[in-house]
Amino acid sequence: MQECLIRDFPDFIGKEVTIKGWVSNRRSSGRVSFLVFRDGSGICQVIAERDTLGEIYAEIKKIPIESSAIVHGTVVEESRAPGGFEVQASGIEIVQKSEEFPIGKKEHGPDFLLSNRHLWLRSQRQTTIMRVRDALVRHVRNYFYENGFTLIDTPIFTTTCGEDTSNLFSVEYFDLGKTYLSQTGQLYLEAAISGLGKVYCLGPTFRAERSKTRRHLTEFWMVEAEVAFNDHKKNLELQEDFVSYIVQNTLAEKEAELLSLERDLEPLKKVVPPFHRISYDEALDILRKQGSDIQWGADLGADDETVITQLFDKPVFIENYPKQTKAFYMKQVPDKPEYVYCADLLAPEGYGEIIGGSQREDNLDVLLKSIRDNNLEPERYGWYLDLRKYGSVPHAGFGLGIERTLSWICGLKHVRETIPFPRMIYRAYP
RNA sequence: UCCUCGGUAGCUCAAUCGGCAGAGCGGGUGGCUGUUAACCACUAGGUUGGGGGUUCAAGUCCCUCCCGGGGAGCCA
Repeated sequence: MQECLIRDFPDFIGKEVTIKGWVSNRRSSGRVSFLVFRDGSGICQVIAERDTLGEIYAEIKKIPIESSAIVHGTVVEESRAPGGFEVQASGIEIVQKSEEFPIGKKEHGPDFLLSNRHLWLRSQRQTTIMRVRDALVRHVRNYFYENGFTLIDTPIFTTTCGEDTSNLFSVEYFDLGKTYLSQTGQLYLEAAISGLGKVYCLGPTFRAERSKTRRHLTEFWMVEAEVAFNDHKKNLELQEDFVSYIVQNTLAEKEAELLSLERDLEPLKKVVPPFHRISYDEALDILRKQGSDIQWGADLGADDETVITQLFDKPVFIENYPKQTKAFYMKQVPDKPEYVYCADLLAPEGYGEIIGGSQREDNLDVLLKSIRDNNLEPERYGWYLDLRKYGSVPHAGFGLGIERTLSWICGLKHVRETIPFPRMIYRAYP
């Protein structure tokens, strides 16, 4: 009798095996019980018969859902069974008889599920999403590996910040006073390009925004890339190549999982270069023709983005925003200094912004002025300003939100299901 | 921070004009040899989020606080 995984059942048809896992569901009849059994690799059906199992059958017949058990039996192909296979049990050992499991067979509300996230994470839908997440992150890393990037892990505790201080979580740091949880690794990546040329980071990012929407978490994972000598145009080309790669590879690897999430795959198949590009000014024209009274200089709102994404069937870049709406480090367009070389990438089907990127200001004096104009303290940016003193070069980069991208790929309504333990404004438990 | 919706059994929800607080799932007991959110019978289970008020009478109306969902702003 050989221990094996449910995933490998095709190689064990007709053989005696041992599987270890949990009872996802149970249906009992008089002398036969059907257990839906999960072992972390897949699901199958276990047939437990009174005449075969003897004394323990009385307990198996009433075994609570989510009890853990070790099952010995013969693997049989069975189209009616969940997973396509069943195990005719010759013996079952109960590892632990579960207490009444809070999450039942009926639907539950978000409050209850989020409070029980540690248990919800076992459900088939949630494990499916986690498997797609695993694939997505792996393809992200593969892309950068295959394209000559070096991974640079940027710090979580920081004293310099990329945007403005209002969105930072602060932490007491020994005798040094306040440090902040990182809201971007970009500034550190900019330091790394001078030694490594093409770099990326992938890690948690923290934003103390009091946002309560399906697109926001206070702790999320972001992948950021930075490339020396890339200008704005090359930056966009890199982004569309990257996004197409991760979408197509994840789709190819996890097609069955996405279908089980009831994702329509056709829109994803269209995600190939080139993506649409429109300028901020063109976006304003489009919005005004639709009746908006948006003024030049205002950032695009969520409704505005929705209007624009509905015009396109694949991701769309909105580039060259007014300088006043964007972060201090973005490079001004030489002959139009009121604009900066930047772009947001909006995902289709109403998913909205998944990337923010820009060419960075590489001139020391211009950058210093921009820091002052944004009411930031130049003293805090000493090391960052150094980068413009010692062999400064044109460079550009971007950051992509893993959860927003995964939410789009899976076709989910909310990013909270895309991360194992979501952190939101009113939730830091479990 | 603002707007909006909600809080009734362990869970999901119902309760008409203010008039006996209910169902399904889950739990318990029993039945059933192929189930598919299995099914059938019986059964237990309630400070209707907290506090205050109006009323003969409040889950329902009013005030207030707490908790959560969705959205705005901001962002990935």
